[in-house]
Amino acid sequence: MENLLRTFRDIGNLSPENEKLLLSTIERVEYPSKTILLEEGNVCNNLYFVEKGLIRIYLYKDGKDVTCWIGPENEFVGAIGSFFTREPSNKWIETLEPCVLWKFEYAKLEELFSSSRELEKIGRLFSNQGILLLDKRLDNIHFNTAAERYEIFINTHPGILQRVPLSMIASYLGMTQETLSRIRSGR
Amino acid sequence: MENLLRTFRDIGNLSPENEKLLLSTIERVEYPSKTILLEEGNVCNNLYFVEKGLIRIYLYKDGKDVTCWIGPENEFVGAIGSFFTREPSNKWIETLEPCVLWKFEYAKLEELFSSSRELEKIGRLFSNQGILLLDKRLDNIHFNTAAERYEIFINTHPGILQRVPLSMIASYLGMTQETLSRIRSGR
DNA sequence: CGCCGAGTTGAACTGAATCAAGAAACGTGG
DNA sequence: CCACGTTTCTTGATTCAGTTCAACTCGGCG
Repeated sequence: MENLLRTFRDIGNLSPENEKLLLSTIERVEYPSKTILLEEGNVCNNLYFVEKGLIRIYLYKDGKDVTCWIGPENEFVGAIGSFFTREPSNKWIETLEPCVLWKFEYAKLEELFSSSRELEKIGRLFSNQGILLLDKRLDNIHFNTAAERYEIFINTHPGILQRVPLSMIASYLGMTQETLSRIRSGR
Repeated sequence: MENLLRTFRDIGNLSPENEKLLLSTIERVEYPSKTILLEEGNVCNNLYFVEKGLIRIYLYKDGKDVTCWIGPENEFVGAIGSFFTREPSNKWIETLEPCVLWKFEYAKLEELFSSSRELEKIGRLFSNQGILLLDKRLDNIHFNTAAERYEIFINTHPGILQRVPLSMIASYLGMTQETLSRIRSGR
């Protein structure tokens, strides 16, 4: 929880009252490994902050499981496409490990941001952070080769390789499991 | 200008006073074709709304010109990575046609959003829209083949193919000019 | 006319996917 | 604590989508 608060404090000014307000709108939840948090076809109603564990977003493209996002400790995860549009998601979300999460419900989050000037601003800057994340990943996948993407991954997500099946990382990086295995072994 | 205002009105509530405030913070600028609006190494200080014309963002990867984004009429364009972090951009921005643009300066935009509760909210929802755009493009480039990406492009950007050199569209879609030429002719 | 940039087409090449076995690691029940 | 089946990872052979390199076409314009 300390890390969660720090994330917001780093973004903007968070007064003690607003901090309390924030904490009152979110819920601490625990799930065992391999729990489905969102099914395709449903609207994504929650954003999760990962306190402990690991979450994955994925979808089925031509019947194959493809990882869209991997969320380790201290990161926010959600099917943002559906979360913001309020339309059914084409993506699934699952836990890959036993998890402790902080759940941000859509309606409550909107209410939170609307409840004070300061929070509204934090919300805006929070979204800007999200834009930066996506922009970076977009550039990465647009311009870099499979080997470069792997290199960047192990640098930006140290330790995750050991915690997630290779196949999931491979599709996250836009390559097959075999290719990743070969890159990893130095061909 | 009407289209610009409509964009914001569609997002949230824009009172007449705030509308006036908004208009007073932006500047209408005109540039001839092939004008450089941002050079690599500089911080991107402006976001542009394209009233008329066409803007392109690009960078040099291994000495080659690669298009990152194409902004036609009624869209916002800027090197958001640099714009939000206030760090030097690795990207360039140029006009591809004579342009009429509305310039949103970083500091003024922040001031605008800070100047009222309503505008702060509009700013937040505006950023959320940006997230949606990036999320869509990320999925597109992550999961689809060259031919699929082309198909989606001509549907989402009708007419642009006729206005932009093929090489720029090709690199925007993550393929070579020759490949795009072949896809277009049906192999 | 003849040049020049933009687009097309062809042939050879290559990075990565696919298909197909194995090997290693893992977990569960006896 | 071992045995067995399942899942995960590696390795090899082949195929394929897309790149590279190079030549050629076309239309505009001095």
